[in-house]
Amino acid sequence: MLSVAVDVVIFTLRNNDLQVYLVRRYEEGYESLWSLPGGIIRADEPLEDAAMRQLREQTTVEDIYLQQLYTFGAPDRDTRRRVISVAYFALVSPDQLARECQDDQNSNRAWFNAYNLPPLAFDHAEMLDVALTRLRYKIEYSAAAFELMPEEFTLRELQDAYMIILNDHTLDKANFRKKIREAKIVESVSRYKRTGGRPAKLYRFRKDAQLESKARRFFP
Amino acid sequence: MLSVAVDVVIFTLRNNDLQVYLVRRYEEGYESLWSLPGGIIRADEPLEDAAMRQLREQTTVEDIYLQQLYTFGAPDRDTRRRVISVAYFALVSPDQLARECQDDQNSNRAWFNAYNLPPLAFDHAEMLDVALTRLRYKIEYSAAAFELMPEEFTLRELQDAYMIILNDHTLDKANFRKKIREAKIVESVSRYKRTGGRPAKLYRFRKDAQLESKARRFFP
DNA sequence: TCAAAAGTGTTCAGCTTACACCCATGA
DNA sequence: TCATGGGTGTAAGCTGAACACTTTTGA
Repeated sequence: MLSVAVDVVIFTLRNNDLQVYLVRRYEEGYESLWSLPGGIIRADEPLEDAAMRQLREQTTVEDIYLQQLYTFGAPDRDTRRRVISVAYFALVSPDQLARECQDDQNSNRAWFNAYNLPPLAFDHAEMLDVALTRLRYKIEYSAAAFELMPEEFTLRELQDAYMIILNDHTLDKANFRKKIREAKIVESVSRYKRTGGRPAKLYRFRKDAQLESKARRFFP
Repeated sequence: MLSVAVDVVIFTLRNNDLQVYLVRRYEEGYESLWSLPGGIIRADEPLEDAAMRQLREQTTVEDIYLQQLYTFGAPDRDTRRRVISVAYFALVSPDQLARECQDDQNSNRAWFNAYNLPPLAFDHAEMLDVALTRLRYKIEYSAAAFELMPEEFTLRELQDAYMIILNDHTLDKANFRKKIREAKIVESVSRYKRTGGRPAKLYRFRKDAQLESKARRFFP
């Protein structure tokens, strides 16, 4: 019979690296492959709740930025039986996973560099592709990037986050800062972070900030 | 038991009007309400095929711009049993529905003004909302609007299409034309259309045109 | 006092916006 | 010849890219 599942692409930023959380599921046919955390939805469970449950059960993080991504329904995407999967994508800040979710590298769950993934089960490679495209897109016209930042951060760290996600390390410092300033999206906490040189001002995301900006249009 | 359906939001532009195709389904509990064309997917049918089948069966149009929109899965969205619905949205040009799909106003299928809809069954009003937002979004950074235009059109007609869809009738003629010219997205056929005044040049969409443009970004 | 990183100002090219103007047609 | 709608040019102001510069710290 047909069933409906959710799969969750969980991104985080750690060690100057865009990372994705993967689990190893021991099931017939897909034995040694990594896959996205996910599972069959319950009879009376809303889709988003099911995705949130996967997050809680598999990573112990809670209250996370979570959004529906796309629904994958090819009849043969799971060779055993038909499973329609609604993919979600989630953004987790390093703060949020501080205690749990350490790098159990030899266990059945681990964080992987999003640009250097192992072979994945089912159509999960495609899901990741869609998720990465969407993530890049979102940080350009919304404040989604802040979901991946710690509570307090320097502007350099924020710029690094953008460059890592966009995979483009050529952003101009001065122009980046000007944009951030004009968007009125962060506010300074009056503290500093030590670096190799002059200490950097710490900022935090403004709770009352305008979250989305209408992108300049193709046509007028 | 749980089942999976597709529902299709079909847009067209006719009579200076953005229109949506609706059908009346006689089923218990939802008797006199209009709803989006849709239905349960077949056991081995890909989602997009199911959506395309709805298009063919209910409207007799074929080979249409069709895209997945969003998946709706609230447990009570259909009070009779659980149905997860994958919504698609489709764009049809007036050319494509010339013969069939006339305005059978008193029948069980008809075109409605997208800005003035009757009460809809299930969560179809929400689907339409999402679809309209997406449509507006898409025509701003892609050439999706051309899917709603006839084979040949004047620049004024194209501008009207944009203004109707965006619900913003203040676009500047000169600037709109400049943008279209610079995007190299249309080419002139050497014919004219009669109007109230000076005849208007007819254009058609360039098959080799760049279909998407990277929108100017929020952050650099 | 020097390297390293934070942080700022200025210029120039290109784009957007607004608006004025000319052109071709039919009545 | 005038109303109607098609079609174009241009000045003013804003935005983004590039780059040079100053500031503050630790070694």
